[in-house]
Amino acid sequence: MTDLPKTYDPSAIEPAIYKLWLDANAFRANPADPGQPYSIVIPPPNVTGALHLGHAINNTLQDILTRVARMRGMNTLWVPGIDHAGIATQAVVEKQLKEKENKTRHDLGREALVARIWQWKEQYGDRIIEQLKRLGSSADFSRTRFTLDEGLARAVRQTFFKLFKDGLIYKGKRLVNWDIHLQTSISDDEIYHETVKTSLWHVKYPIAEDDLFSRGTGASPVAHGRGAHATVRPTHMVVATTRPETMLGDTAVAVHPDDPRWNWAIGKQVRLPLLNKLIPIIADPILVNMEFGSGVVKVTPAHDPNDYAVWQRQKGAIDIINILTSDGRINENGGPYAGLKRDAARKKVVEDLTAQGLLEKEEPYETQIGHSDRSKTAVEPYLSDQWFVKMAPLAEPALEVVRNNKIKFFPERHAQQYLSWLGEKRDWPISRQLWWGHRIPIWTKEIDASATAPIDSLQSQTIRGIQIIMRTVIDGDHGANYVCIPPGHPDIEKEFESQGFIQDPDVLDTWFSSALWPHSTLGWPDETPDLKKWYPTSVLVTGRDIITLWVARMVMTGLYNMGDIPFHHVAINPIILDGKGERMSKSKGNGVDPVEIIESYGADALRFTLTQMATETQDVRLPVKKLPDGRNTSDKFDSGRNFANKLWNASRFALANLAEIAPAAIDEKSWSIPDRWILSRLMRTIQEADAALSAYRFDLYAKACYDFFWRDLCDWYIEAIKPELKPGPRQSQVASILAATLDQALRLLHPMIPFITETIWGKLNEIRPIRGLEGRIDPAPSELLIKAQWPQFNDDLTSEGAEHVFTQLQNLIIAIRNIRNEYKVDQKTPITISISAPGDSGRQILANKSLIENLAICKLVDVSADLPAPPNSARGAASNCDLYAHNLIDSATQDQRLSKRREELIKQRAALKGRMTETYIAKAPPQLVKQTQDQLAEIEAELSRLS
RNA sequence: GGGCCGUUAGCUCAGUUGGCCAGAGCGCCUCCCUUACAAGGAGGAGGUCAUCCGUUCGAGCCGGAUACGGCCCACCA
Repeated sequence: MTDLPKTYDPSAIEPAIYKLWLDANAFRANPADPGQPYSIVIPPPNVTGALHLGHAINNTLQDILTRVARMRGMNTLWVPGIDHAGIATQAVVEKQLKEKENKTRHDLGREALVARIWQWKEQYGDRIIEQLKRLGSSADFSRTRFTLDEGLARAVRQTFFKLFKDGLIYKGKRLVNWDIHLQTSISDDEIYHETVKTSLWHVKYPIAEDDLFSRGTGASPVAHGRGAHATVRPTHMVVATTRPETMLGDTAVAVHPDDPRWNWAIGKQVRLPLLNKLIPIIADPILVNMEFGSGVVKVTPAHDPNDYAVWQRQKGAIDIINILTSDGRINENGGPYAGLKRDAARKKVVEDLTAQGLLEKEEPYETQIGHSDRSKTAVEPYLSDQWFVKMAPLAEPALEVVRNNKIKFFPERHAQQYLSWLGEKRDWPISRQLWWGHRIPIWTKEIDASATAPIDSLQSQTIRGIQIIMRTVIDGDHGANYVCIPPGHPDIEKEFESQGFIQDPDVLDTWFSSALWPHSTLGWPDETPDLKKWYPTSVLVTGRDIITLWVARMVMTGLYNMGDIPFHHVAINPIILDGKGERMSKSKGNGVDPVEIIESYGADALRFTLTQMATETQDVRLPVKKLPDGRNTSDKFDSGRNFANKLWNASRFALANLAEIAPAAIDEKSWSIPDRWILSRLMRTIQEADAALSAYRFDLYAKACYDFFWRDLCDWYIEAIKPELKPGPRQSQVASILAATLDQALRLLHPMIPFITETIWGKLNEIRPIRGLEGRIDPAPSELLIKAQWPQFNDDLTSEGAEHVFTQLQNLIIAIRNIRNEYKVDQKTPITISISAPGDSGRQILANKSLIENLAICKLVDVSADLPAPPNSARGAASNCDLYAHNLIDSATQDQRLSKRREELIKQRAALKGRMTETYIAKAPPQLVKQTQDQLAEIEAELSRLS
């Protein structure tokens, strides 16, 4: 069976073709194979969810690059994988546990919960891999990795150990973002802000009586303007707050040192309402903005990042008091409020303040409140012990490689975000109070610190030839030994445990393991052949939202562990929004499921449309349509499906003809203008595709292919040669050119639409196994297109002359068709045409007479210079020619056409005349001036002919 | 508040270093179920390139400002 089915049905070909590739081991990479290395590591999708359109575009682009590289004969590897996504995944499973069994993680215990998450992972991880395969991904699935697999675990521990040894990991009390619901700290990057309507409460803090001996009558502070002298001093200070319950943890109030209203009070005290204790009035020019409100700020170091900074700046001057428990209740430091949840405490505090007359006013207020991305609850700044990575020594080299262009971003502007984020060098909090993740490889034992001066020392020890690192920290009344053990030595771990050391219960931030992805997936810390062959990787394709979280950290760890960059290029793909410009999400209900698109349009259509959309802008919109069954789709995918359908049908036509025609020797001298034109266009398209791909301009690659295949090959070349494919002198030549052109087009298109091109390729191989143009296009035969050679540009086949002449012929044909349409002549009836054309043009027209007659459905009778208009003829114009369609006169249509044309010409003439100023003639390039003059002359000539 | 991006045909987007009547797809109008394709073919309508100012012989493109929209970061108690 050599014929393609009459109808293009993607679902009928895609599974079989994918199997064909798998059976041929086409995705399998071998470091021992020849060829320059080319490698990509996938941005591992979170195991929490199914792939969405964002993944679809990201992976389509990676697959294009991978397939092109493979066709270019490079030794190509695309590493697939999945991210364990610590918080997100544990949250999902815990939620399920709660809903289905009404249990918490504590009911289950650590081991059982982790086991359950693994089960969950097996199920959903497979689904993601299946989705990648549906998409046509040619990743080497034998190398599929998971950020929590054994290899990664070793890489993580090795990296942690190295960092610890180098003194780059430390434990510190820090104000972290606390997710009360999940009971873990989260990084700044896992927070989104939401505008919340709340109140601004103005609370009176009485100034301590002892400090008021010099005051006069108790006037309101409002009565004091700037520079008013404090002969009359207020009895209290008013602070405004959106979180009145935190006043239980206030350890000071602050004023600006230059504020004449208050600077007299610095060093005195206020009485903290409700808890009835004295706290100092301090000066802090950074915290306090004199222009804002009363100029007095309450300071709650344990529950506000800014206040925490004050505490750090003024260490020793003020206390820090934590008033919350890890589940968001007031703790014992909150006196009578202990045990209340934060909302209840707020209510009670406000009531009590009101009762005591200390609430000056409450006004409505809108503010931004940080929420946890995972639990969607308001995060609490919370003081706790956390592990940190020192960023400065890691960030500096990572900045340098981007500054000096060793790593290049596409588009370039995205480097800015990378540079500015890394430039801040803020230490990275890496511990998470979770169970799902890489457990921190530190064993701790408290030590008696009462009689010792502060110590912070790092010692290396060797146990049975294995180096371990111990850090001893004694700070005031706390002391501990921290031991970090390298991977693979459970015996040593046991030994320390038997001595009373306990492993840290926390796990590492998910990004810690994904930061190692490029080298860890290739085998690090072992020096594997993969690592040697494919590190650094060629390009990272990702979205701009994780440039900081992920890209920057991969560069840091790559340089730190490998001493080399993880990738040469970073290609940022656009984010897909819905028609209203909003990000797609499940909760908004505007998401489009790629698998549903594959089911109704085919993977190739999905891929083609997404490739077209991969422009340089940061976002692209995809208008979403709701189907009656509730699913989302988009008309945008029509364009991909239509193109695939066109390719299918044109190929059917070509195959049907080629089956009848025996190949013959190439005779270039017999080639027509259309022959030379289509080959020239093919070469230009190869050039354009290469340029677009090396600039990661996937949209331009798609457009170049689309225009060539549909507009040039189908609309013009195939139509032009149809008569010649019948038995005759040119039959074998045009057949060879058609075969070669289709061959090359399939190669060009394959990376983008692999299924359909591979299907057609198979049939073409059966019908016409040899289809080059000897000495001009000499592709090596290949059973599978996925392994075929990428098209080569050959300048010998470009022809400006043929392109110029063919363009003129196209214009002429379009002009004749236009007359036919305007005069409503039936498509089947040829019209009679005479052309008045100057010598050169006339000769070309006569040489291509039958082409024009066929494509414009006409009969050419007279072609000569200065031909007078035949009687009763409709007229048209193309380039420097006048056309006459015999016996078509219809005075109304004719007048309309002529006056329209005249208007156009007059408008153009005015524009050109306006350009021809003295300065233009003097300053513009002479060729341009001449061009303008020529155009003007042509317009004048045509105008005179029209009058 | 700092930074980035966008504003071109009804919709979604191209427009490479400033220089041919500013392009594509979808939608719209007319005609055609022609022997590869109606998921198609032929032709057509539709744009003062957000606004203003500047540089230039010449600006969608370069510079400045404004307006509107989007995103990132930091956030005023």
